[in-house]
Amino acid sequence: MSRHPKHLPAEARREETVAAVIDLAAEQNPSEITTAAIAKRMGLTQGALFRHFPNKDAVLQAVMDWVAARLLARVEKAAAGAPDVLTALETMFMAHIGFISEHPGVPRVMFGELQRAEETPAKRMAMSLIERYGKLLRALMKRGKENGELAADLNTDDAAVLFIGTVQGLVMQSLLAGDVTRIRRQAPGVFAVYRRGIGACK
Amino acid sequence: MSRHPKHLPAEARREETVAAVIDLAAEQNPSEITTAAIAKRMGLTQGALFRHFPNKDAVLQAVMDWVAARLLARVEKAAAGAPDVLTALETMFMAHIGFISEHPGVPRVMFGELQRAEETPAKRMAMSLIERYGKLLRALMKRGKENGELAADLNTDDAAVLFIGTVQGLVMQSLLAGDVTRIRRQAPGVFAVYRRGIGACK
DNA sequence: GGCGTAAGCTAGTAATCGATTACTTTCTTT
DNA sequence: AAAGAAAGTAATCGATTACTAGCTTACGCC
Repeated sequence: MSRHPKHLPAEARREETVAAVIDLAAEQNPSEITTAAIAKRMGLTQGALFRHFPNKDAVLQAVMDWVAARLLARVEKAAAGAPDVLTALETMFMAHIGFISEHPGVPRVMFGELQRAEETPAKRMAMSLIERYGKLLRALMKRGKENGELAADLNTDDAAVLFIGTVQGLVMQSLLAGDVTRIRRQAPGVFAVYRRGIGACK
Repeated sequence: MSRHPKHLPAEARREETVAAVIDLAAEQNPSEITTAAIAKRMGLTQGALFRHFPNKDAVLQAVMDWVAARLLARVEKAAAGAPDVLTALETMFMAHIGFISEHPGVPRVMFGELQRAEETPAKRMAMSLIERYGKLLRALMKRGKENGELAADLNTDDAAVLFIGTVQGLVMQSLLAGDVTRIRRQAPGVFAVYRRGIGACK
């Protein structure tokens, strides 16, 4: 077994491909990522990519699959280990922010996919991810209202939209500044404002 | 003077072009809008477009110019006519939402421009628009803090980021639902949550 | 009414994209 | 060790892109 095998098994290449796409998305418009660019980053020729994927959209599907599994696992785990709803939301938020600052290409791929006109499988996966995310948030907030942690008159639909918007606002800010580390630094402050928005007024 | 002149003056065509791009952006990924598609919507051939613009980026520049002028004028006017800071922020917000629901392609063009890797003039215009927008917000909020309308410990930078994120969250929600009218309906509720987040606790 | 120019059309260009083909190399398996 | 499958390369395909050249039409002006 050589230490640098020139032929890797399919599964390893698929993960490598996902990493390459997310990597590239951090630097350029996701919809302008070419199969040639992906292959180049992997040290392959463009044609070799199609040994592992039937077409380009299948690549994006694999990316969305990876993102959905990782992000949801991380966020759900963060929420599960919290003693109350408010800290659950906060650790969820920070887990999300942590994920994004580790993989700055992720929110861009997601948004790029949602902007698509055609209903590709990859787009549907992006939609279902956010839908599940929202469902998790609304369930959590419903509990918070019931035990008095959150404002009794809070609309959980609106609060969930704003939660996701809070993340989006930070992402947009980092796009403006061209500085990814800024997200992490500014996240606690921005969440504090959000937190007061949903919390019970004492 | 015929009622349907086949040759229009340059200035009229430029405005028509901007409208066509924003129109198309409401239906498809802005970065995938081709010069052929723009021309087709205007009832022209693709080549004719280049009688009015030296290249494609100049078209996008014209779009950004139009957006910046219209949006800022509307938002600033809304803020100016308000009796206090909190209602100024609210009318600003609703003016912004109104603008977006009239022109759903606008936030998509904006975000698409920000995602660009190359520092095109159009991207710089998008960046300066948001920067001016943020400056307006921070100045307004500083006043609000001073006269006790807003929480004394509020960080205006964070609050401004969240304001823009609030809009973004609504836009993303409309992308998910594929329903533009939803933005307008959900906007007041989402802003109410934001408002409590920045307001003084009574 | 004719003349110049602005604005349009047709028909191209080179470049780039995703995808395919024909062939070669490498790994696994018996 | 031979064979076959898996994974790679190089070259090329057709389609699409932004942009241009050459010619024609329509409009404003005197």
